[in-house]
Amino acid sequence: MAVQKEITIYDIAREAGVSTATVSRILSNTTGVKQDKRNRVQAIVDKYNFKPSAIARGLSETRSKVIGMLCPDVRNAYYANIFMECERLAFEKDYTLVLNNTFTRESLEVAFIEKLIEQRVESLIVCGGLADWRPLPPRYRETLSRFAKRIPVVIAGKCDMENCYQVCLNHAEGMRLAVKHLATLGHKRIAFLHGYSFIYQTQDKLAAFRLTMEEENLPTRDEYIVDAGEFNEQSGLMGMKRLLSLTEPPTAVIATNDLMAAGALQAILRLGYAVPNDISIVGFDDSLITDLTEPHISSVHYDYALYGKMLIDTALLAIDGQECERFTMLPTSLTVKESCRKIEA
Amino acid sequence: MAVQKEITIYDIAREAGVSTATVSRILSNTTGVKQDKRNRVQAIVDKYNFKPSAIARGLSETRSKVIGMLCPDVRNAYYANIFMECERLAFEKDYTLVLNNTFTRESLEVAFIEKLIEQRVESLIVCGGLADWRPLPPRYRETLSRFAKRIPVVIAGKCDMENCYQVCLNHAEGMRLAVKHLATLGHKRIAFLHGYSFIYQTQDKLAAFRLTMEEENLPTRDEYIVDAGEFNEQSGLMGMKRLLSLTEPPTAVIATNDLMAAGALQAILRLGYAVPNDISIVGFDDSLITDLTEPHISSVHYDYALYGKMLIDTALLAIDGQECERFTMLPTSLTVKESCRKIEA
DNA sequence: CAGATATTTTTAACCGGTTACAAACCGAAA
DNA sequence: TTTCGGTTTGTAACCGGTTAAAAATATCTG
Repeated sequence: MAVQKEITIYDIAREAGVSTATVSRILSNTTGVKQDKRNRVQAIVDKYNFKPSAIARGLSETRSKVIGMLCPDVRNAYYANIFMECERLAFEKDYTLVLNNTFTRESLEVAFIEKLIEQRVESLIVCGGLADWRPLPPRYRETLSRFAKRIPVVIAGKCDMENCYQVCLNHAEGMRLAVKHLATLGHKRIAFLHGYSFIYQTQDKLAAFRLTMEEENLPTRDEYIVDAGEFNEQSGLMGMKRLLSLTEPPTAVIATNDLMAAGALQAILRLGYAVPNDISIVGFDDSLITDLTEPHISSVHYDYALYGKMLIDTALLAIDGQECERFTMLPTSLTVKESCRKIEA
Repeated sequence: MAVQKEITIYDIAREAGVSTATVSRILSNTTGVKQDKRNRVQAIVDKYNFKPSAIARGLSETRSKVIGMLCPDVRNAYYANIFMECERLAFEKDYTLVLNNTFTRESLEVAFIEKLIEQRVESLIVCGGLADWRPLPPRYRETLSRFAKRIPVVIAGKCDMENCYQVCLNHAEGMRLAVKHLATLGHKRIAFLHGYSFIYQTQDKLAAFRLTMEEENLPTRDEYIVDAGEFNEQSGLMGMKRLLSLTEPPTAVIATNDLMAAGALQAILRLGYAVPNDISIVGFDDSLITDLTEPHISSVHYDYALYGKMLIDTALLAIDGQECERFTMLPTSLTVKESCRKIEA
């Protein structure tokens, strides 16, 4: 059954004694309609609370006014932030944003893309997932590339696909800020607790870590660079335990995201050490959770509002066929909280 | 410009030398098409990677295959959980779920509903926001009610609108489990740190708190019931400070959600007390954050997978015009972690 | 093999809007 | 009054699918 019979523009036109063209013009606020007709029609529209079908409009204009978005899992605060900003901005521009959770499963990513093609989305924003992998899985690359030839694909990240737009955060800068912050506080034994190394952020952060350590004349010890695997607090906890079991543990740890930082914090506390007194911690993402732990965790901060704006602006410009930046790098900053302490020489 | 000219079913039909009806039948897997034609057409479909327009299909079938969803803010893990489950299930049933963040602003809630009407969504799932308020804001009530007459509206919560479907969690049961758990551990001075009292969950939880305390022969002290306002960790922190400043502070605190529980935990630690040694804590939601704090927080648990399934099942049944439960109450349980301790008499 | 029946295919209307183009209208100038 | 240009309105085609009904074709009977 679904829906009771909806009222259409024909019904409105008949009752107002005008043509559908006139009603259509009034609804879409085109000029060149006499005021009296406009009033008469509007009254009937209001009376029935008529809302024109976006589907019919979409068909006749051959455009959906929909933007698709893929992310691995919106329960992750990072993606929730991006989606929230984009959804808000899209709505302001009269677009609808459709979000799909891919769980980084190739079959799902591909299936969603195919469904979005059917929906005739006007652009696709891809956040994380397989697009972050290096190298890109071939079938995924092929699907995305084929899609990018038809409509603008905006990657929230870095990814070697020449026909996509890219907006990414300056993770290297964030890492640089984190290392310098700790170096300034007198830390020399600094560790980096990272996630999967086949993710581009990991590679960028790691390179920046090594580089900045060198700039600061600090030794980069191999045992201080820990691949903890997944990006969750369990990994952070395990990785930190490994670091604490070293004969000479680090005095400061940079974790690749806040979840791992929180896990590291737990490991430290459980083994009887204190933060920041014994060990300092810096995270990445500056998400809500940095304020839930005791102490609060200093973290590399992103301007999500700006991130969302760049993603949506890029998508809309590209949809419009206008020239726009193919690669944008957004600045990061460091939010200093309570998890780092100056240490004596 | 937008999109390059898309291929249509006419193009396929012409190239295959058949009518569009035949192509349509093949695409929608209807029986009654000869195998040879089926192969021939399928080959051409594959060759061009043709995907039929969901918009055109939607118009001709007068159904959108879209379900709308409203929530205050998907950055809140509770809503992210629900959305994730629903999105997954909707996709399995070949529906698209469109999520809008309303920030509990009346103007936005109404604007989104109107937009969803234009999109001809087949059902609307409302999570929290104004729908949780008691009493319902009149204009909101009116908008929602009008909408509910056209298409099924499913409220994730409790709400006195006779023409809506409702799926809600048994918060009273959760509260009961929390109080009994603490009572069994020997606690007599139990506090309840809650959020806005014009929200139905608050009222349900409060009533259950009083009732269970009475059943356990424990006194409910007015100063142990704290209205902390918003549902965030700041409120939890402030509310807990107030409790700790009493001449006889409670030995256990139940917080209305995990964020507030985490805030309360911070307040306790900052004032030099220990959890669970001095004070026990129970939260609600059993979200990720209960595992990020030290100690992990015991919390009332919801089965989000079941919650999502009930919401989507209800929506789909109602869309189908089938008889289905107008009011479903889902069980809750208590996940015991590390934040509660037995106290000596 | 004719005639009846079952299966496959095509034709054409329909879904509900938009918009190019034609027609009607209106006031001003000739 | 006629003519002209500009404004307002209507007609009808179109967007890209689905599907009822008609037509064509295949299969079965006696």
